[in-house]
Amino acid sequence: MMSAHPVIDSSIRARIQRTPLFSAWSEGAFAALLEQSRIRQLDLGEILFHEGEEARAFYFLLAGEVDLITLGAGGREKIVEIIQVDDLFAEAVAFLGGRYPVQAAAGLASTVVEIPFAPFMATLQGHQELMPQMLARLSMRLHYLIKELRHLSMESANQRVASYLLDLCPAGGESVEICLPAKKAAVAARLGLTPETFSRVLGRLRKAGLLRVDKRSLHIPDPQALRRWADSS
Amino acid sequence: MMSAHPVIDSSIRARIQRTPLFSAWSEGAFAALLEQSRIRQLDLGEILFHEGEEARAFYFLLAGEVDLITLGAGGREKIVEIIQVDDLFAEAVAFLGGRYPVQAAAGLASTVVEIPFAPFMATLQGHQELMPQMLARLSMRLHYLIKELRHLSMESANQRVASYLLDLCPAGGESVEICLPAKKAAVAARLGLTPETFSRVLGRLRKAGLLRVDKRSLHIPDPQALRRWADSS
DNA sequence: GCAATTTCTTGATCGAGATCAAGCCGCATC
DNA sequence: GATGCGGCTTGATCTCGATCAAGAAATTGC
Repeated sequence: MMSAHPVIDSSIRARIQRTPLFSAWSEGAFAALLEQSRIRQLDLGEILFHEGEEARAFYFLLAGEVDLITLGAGGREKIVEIIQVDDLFAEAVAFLGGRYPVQAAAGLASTVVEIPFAPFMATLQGHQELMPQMLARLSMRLHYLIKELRHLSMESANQRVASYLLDLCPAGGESVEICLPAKKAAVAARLGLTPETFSRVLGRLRKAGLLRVDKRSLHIPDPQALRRWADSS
Repeated sequence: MMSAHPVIDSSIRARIQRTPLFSAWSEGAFAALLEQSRIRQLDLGEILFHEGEEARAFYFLLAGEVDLITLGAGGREKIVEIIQVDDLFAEAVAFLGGRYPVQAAAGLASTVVEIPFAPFMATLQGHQELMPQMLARLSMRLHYLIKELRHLSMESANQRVASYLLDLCPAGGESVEICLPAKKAAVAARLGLTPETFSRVLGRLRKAGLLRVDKRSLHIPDPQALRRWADSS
């Protein structure tokens, strides 16, 4: 990658502005903010920010994959969320006392847009009509975490895997084809499981005829049946 | 309890206004909001609102204890938070799509002030300078949940109990006397443990000389030592 | 193409915490 | 003081998922 100054071109601009957080921003304010932003390339495994580090910016994922991770005693780590392309992340940190509450590491070679908090917050203060969007964003994260808490504390490995797969399914009817968003070990960590257990659950589902696995793509012949199986696990 | 119309008197007003959420409110707006609020008595075990129910109001706990609970398959339940006297709760629900994400049940006979969302939100929209307080509140909840997630997914029963007890300790030095905020079974549920396991951990701590237990009051001769014990569990 | 590394699967064992089952203590009511 | 009940403790067993240990399959490098 030798483009010395990767540029935020209009197609990237459009992708960022499509996020709910920015959809209500005026052209001028948005352009001024991106003026102060820059593109960063991340190698596989590279750490974008550490837990507890002073937070100066939030990010938009252009390509690749970023994992948000909390660290426990003895190197233990739990993936809180696997960020996908075209997602904003860490924007809620603006109001969280200036420190990142989790670590962000690239799960693949990745590209992000780094958007500094200072001008973002300044614009927000000058345009309080933009705050409801921010509140909505924080609320979504709250919802997500409450759901996670429920899954972690009250569901078995079988149920967690099944719920996760069902969440990946498009809403509609039957015979869905889905694709895991990351390598299986990362998905396992996201679910609070070891790779071994994750593999075994997938095996169980395969033997029960509820799932066909090929590499990272999964075929679910009957999501309803999967739901029932989860409920009775 | 035969006071037919329990009244929100000035001492109660003062208690509510001391919360960060309302400290910046004008006298007039605040008085108008309380005009539309009312006091409710709850029996032990009474459910204030259900998970998924349409959210019309949030609450301030005057007396007693309220537990926020998520329900899992098969009657399993996890206490997300034990609300204490003088706490606001469910206020974040205002931005959460109109449904309560958890259930609230009285852990003791309790008294709450029920504050309806409609006038609250109307005032907020008319006075956007009050929104930063709301953002700060949501951020605190986010922080809390991220911490909970870490505890649940990466710590042993020993560590969870120890962290919890240390959180209850006043900041300072040594030989602390603390009091459990609820009956032990509720604390256990809050920690994602069975009462039996909680009791056993307390027993372990007692035998290790790190804790003296008397009913609900606990004496911790050396918090530092407790911290060390947790880290090496 | 073949070796080397990484990813995934499968099997055997282990352990923390849940569950099941008594028993104990404090406290109320009569 | 007996009786009953709720809250807590203690003990025995069971279960799920982690851990340890190989091996198979896919990817990468030369």
